[in-house]
Amino acid sequence: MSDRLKAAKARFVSTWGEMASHWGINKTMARIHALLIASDAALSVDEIMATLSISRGNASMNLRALMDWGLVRRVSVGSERREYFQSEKDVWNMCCRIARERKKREIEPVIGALEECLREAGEGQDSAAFRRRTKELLELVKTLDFVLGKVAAQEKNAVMPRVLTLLKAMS
Amino acid sequence: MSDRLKAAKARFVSTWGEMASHWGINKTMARIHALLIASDAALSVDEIMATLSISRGNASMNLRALMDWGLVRRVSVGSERREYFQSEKDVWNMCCRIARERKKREIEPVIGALEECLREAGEGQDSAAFRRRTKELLELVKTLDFVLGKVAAQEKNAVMPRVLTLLKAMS
DNA sequence: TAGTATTTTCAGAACTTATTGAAACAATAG
DNA sequence: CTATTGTTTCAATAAGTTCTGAAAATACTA
Repeated sequence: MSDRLKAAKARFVSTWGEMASHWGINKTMARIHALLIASDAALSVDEIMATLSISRGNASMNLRALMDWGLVRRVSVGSERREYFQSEKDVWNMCCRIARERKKREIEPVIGALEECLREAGEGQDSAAFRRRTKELLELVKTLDFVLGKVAAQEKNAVMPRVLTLLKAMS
Repeated sequence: MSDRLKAAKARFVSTWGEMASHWGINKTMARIHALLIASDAALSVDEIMATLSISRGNASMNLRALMDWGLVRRVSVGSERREYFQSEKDVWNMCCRIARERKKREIEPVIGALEECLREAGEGQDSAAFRRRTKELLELVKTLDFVLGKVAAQEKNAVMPRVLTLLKAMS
């Protein structure tokens, strides 16, 4: 691989890691993901460890997390005992997996908690303003939930690209 | 204020803080924001400190950050010397401010970095696959940038609610 | 079965980020 | 001007998170 390409891939990996840490995602997890996206072939744990200078334990834990997110899968290469990893390469599928997980892990619990707030606040006059604002916020979060749901289902029904086309046309 | 309402507001504040920390936002900043959203009246720094059990410095820094995000503003109450704070109460405006800031701070720099990756990778045959995937990812990030731009501009043109209506109709 | 290769786990270390508290600063009133 | 009230800043430190490395577990081979 040329030095230029190596440098470009290194920049890619570090950009992805930097971005992820602004969005509440472990930087190393994102760097591994980026490395696998940038790599044509599947990589072994040892290659990942060497390229990113991380320990075996760290690599193992973050690969597990990436598999839990559905972004990376294990593959066997030939008759080798060792396991290799490769990323989902289609960016839309990637996006939809992320949407599905974040919806499930982070949006749905908030909807539940806000509904509990409303229940807890009761019916009294003194809580009217609070209830109104909580309801508005709940609506907003439900909208986000709805949109993420659409993105998550995108593998099947491809509604999102159509909506985006429309949105662009409305500019 | 009734105990029920107090409990409901406390749950609201802690839910918002919890959610924020999953999205790369300082938990205390989110708790202050939630407290101001939940409160009918503007609050003084001392009230915020007391309610959330945080130090003056912490409160001051996070209020400053909230003002930088355009989510909270300073208000004067009567002839008092002390300053009070209140949040933007309209959830759509709130949403659009957040979209604007995150676009500017976190999406635009990534677009620049990915374009730099493409430049750095050069034209050679060996980087063809990497360039193709980087371009796809860049497209995706640009789409997100575009959508956030639409949300950010929403105060003026209200395109988003129409798109959402449409999206719901497509279900 | 024992032996070897590989992966996972987890307690403690290293690192990162958030918070405190006190000093410096600003604004106002007497 | 000086005292008073309130705000901001920032070095020190606390809290939280991630990472390491070695031990335990697992999987395969012969």
